[in-house]
Amino acid sequence: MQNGPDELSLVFQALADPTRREILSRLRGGPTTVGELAEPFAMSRPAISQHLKVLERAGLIERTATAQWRTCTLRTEPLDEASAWVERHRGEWNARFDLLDERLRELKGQTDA
Amino acid sequence: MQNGPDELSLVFQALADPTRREILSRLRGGPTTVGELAEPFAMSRPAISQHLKVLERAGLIERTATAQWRTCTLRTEPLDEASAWVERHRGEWNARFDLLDERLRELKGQTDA
DNA sequence: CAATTAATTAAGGAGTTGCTTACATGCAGA
DNA sequence: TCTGCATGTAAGCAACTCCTTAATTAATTG
Repeated sequence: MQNGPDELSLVFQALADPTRREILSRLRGGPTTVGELAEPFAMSRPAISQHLKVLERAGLIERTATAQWRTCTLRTEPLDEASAWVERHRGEWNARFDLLDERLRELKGQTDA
Repeated sequence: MQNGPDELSLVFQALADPTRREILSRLRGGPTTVGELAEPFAMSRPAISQHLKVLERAGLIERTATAQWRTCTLRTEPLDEASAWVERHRGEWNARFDLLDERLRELKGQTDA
């Protein structure tokens, strides 16, 4: 009965594995069954199941059962807090706008100069 | 001779601990010695030393020795990649690039539609 | 009902993490 | 040089991670 880690730690920990990141990336294409999800990995089904459990615990996916298939859906809300933390420590909301400026200047340059 | 985890995994893993996140937050106030850094934590010095090693391995801090003090400095570069990953999966990159496209189209004035 | 398919749970093992206490190192000043 | 302060390394331990294979649950179909 130990009280587990905080939410943010769970999210970062979930992201700290290439397989799990790849799973999340693949889920951007839309809800997917565990079988389809597991297909490209050189890893047993149970291993994937366990990765999904970690992602679920972090709130990054939702699993719904239809017949014998479990459909996994991406939930991005937990990433908001993670994003906020990282951006706060980068202190660079600006970088994005710098990029925008750069692209705009680039484009202008074609006509101006 | 095992090849360790990739950089991004190291960064997320480093962030997956509240003590380490707190250390990074404190370092935003400027370079700090290990002793000052350890002071607010209910944890032995070696424990802090080990957390610092994890942060250093992820490239998130730099340690320089001056006399008998080790000064820790925040390095935010590794957060760029982490940020990019998270933003890409929040779907916000898309929103921003949509905005960018819009602005570019506006500026060009001559593209299709 | 039995066989097949999809996925999870169970058990176990090698390696890692996060802490501890004890010891070592390295610099500074009396 | 001896003393003390700042820090790191070593060794040990409980808990957790990431994988495995074998057994289990649950729904579909013959």
